[in-house]
Amino acid sequence: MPELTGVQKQYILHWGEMGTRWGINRTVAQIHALLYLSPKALPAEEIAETLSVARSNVSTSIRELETWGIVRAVHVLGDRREHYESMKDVWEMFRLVIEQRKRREIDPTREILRQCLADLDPKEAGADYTRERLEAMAGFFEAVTELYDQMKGLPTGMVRKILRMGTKVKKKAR
Amino acid sequence: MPELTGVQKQYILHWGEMGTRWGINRTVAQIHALLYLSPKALPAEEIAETLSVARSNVSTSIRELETWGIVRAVHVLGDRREHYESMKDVWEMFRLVIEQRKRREIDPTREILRQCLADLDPKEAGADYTRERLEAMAGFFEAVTELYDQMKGLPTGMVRKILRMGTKVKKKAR
DNA sequence: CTGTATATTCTGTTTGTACTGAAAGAAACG
DNA sequence: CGTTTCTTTCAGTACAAACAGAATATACAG
Repeated sequence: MPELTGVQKQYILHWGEMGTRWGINRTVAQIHALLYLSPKALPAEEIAETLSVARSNVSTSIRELETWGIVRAVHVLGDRREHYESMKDVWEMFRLVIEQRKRREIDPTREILRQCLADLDPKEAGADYTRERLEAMAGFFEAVTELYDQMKGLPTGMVRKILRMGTKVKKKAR
Repeated sequence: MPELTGVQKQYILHWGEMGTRWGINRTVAQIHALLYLSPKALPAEEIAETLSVARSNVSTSIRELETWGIVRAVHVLGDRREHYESMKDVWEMFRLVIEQRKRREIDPTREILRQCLADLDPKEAGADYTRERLEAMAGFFEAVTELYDQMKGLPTGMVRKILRMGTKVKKKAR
């Protein structure tokens, strides 16, 4: 992947942009896009050149992608450098990302909500109302967690099957 | 909601933090948290004081929340100021946010992917591989869209029902 | 052991977003 | 119609995140 074609550029740029909107570093996202499109693993040096970013920046970003579990280092015979490749299974990739975001953000939020509910002083003015709101929010996050637990481990094709059942249920319901 | 209790502070701070991680402005998220907890609509002035941010900042942030459709202005008799209140239905709130993020981010991504696939020059080196990858990605986004379309409009309780069916399907499958 | 290639860490610098305060603009009131 | 009250817009500032490049560390070859 020495020089990028127009299409590749477009995809990489857009992916970087998407990243920023979801709180993911632009360069991290771009590198991922590049590796995703690349048929072979790439050394950091080449990534840096292709995307015109500093070698050090690539190093940091790759590490980030490795912690997400969607990029890994592979070794090429006769080359001392590490080569990096992206996971190619899109569903699995997003599953991993979602799993981690759940762990990093949803779970702590549930924890905070529980904490808040525990800390609520019933003598405080308006405590009832606050409790009501916090409980509604907590309920939502519990449901989302439940949903996640159900979904995880479902093979890809299964999701669609369930969706179709959903349609039926909906129709029956009205 | 003149002075905040400890619990309220904790919730608002955490919510602001969550916002930043999902690409939503901290102040915007904090204001939403405040309004969500508030039993009555609040004037901008009071929001600014409570959160210690500039009045103008509140103005901008409120507008943002209004475009999401989860906060609206209401009028209080004998008060010329606008008062703002948050939607209280958590499910509906998230539905609105997801709907808009889909429109702003998922839909354009689908469009770009289609564009890329259309622009792919089969004569270009490695075009086959690129196509393969882009199509996999496009397929994922189509599925997500389908999923969204199915979900939207489902009454809150229905989601759980479907989840339970999902469990059954899963069990049958193995 | 020494020299070279590669990777990582660290330190300023840059950049972009968020924010403030001032000024302009509306709306309500007397 | 002028004054007051409130809201929005705008221009500059502050701040945090991202980044480049240098310095350092690590691995390897001869």
